[in-house]
Amino acid sequence: MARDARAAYGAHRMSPQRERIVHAVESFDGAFTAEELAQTLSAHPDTPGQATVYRALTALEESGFVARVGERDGAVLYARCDTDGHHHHLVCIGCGHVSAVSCPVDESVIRAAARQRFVITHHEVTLYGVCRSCLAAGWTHEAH
Amino acid sequence: MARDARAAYGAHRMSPQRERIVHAVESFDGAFTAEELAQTLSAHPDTPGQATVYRALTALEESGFVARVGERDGAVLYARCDTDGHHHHLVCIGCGHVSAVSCPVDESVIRAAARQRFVITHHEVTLYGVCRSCLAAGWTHEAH
DNA sequence: CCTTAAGTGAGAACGGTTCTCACTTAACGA
DNA sequence: TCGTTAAGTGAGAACCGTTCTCACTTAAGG
Ligand SMILES: [Mn+2]
Ligand SMILES: [Mn+2]
Ligand SMILES: [Zn+2]
Ligand SMILES: [Zn+2]
Repeated sequence: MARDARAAYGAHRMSPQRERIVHAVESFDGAFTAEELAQTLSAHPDTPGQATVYRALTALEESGFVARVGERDGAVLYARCDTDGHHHHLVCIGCGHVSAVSCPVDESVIRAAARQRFVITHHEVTLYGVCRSCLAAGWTHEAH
Repeated sequence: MARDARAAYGAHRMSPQRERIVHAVESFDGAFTAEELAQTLSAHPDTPGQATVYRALTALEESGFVARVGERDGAVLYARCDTDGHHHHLVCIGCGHVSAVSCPVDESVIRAAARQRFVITHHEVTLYGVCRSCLAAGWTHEAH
């Protein structure tokens, strides 16, 4: 029961299942769905149940250990988030590789909103593109 | 069969159902779900079927007549989009009122991505806040 | 008109996610 | 080291927004 996995769940309890889930999350290079995470976990005995995987993802998102970075085929895409401070994500539409980017929502945007009598509470920003290795592999937008 | 509704569907055919759907969309001040749209339509006889409403929304989104502006209770939130050119949306979390905002993703963000060997293809930006009338009505984030 | 590809809709199916509930257990204090 | 208890687990069912099926209707171009 590694102590480092403990922190990933914030105030939540630790369990052997959650320990394995954290490690499985760390085994991904980039974005993954709940189903893919469960699939990875099923390679070992004592596979955590489906409900446990979903509950763990919710807890991991609350603590900031993972973040939602889009969706694929109707399923939420998650990714490990190890960058501190407010930022957003750049997701490769070829392989799912995720990179952190600084927030583009600056004072001028806030002021533009204020001009429309809005007080901004939060925002969502996600950038999509093609990473270096996918470009090198000849990835094309048309071939999905 | 108004000619103006025709354009909202791009290359798609017009039908009495789609005509009514366009008008129902225009009756909303801000964001709405497919269900709410269908609910509005059901006030009159010859209510378009559920499948027709979903298909119309897909067509209206393709043509740019509406845009997705978030989700509520697992359902996609749409809003009329009458602004030309590339822009994003500012949604009131109190009443759903939607306002257009200019895109904050500028050259510096593109360059930051390029520094990480990424070529950006597209992006999603949505701002959330509280509009003037909701502020005046004492809307608080805590009370949802 | 004629032809035909597109649209319609009642109902079934789909599928990601959440819920139920009996059972187990991590965490904490005595 | 225990006892207590709120939290976690998981098989299976339920949920529910959305999509599909398929027989029928119709908009639109020639
Ligand atoms: Mn991150
Ligand atoms: Mn718009
Ligand atoms: Zn890639
Ligand atoms: Zn408002």
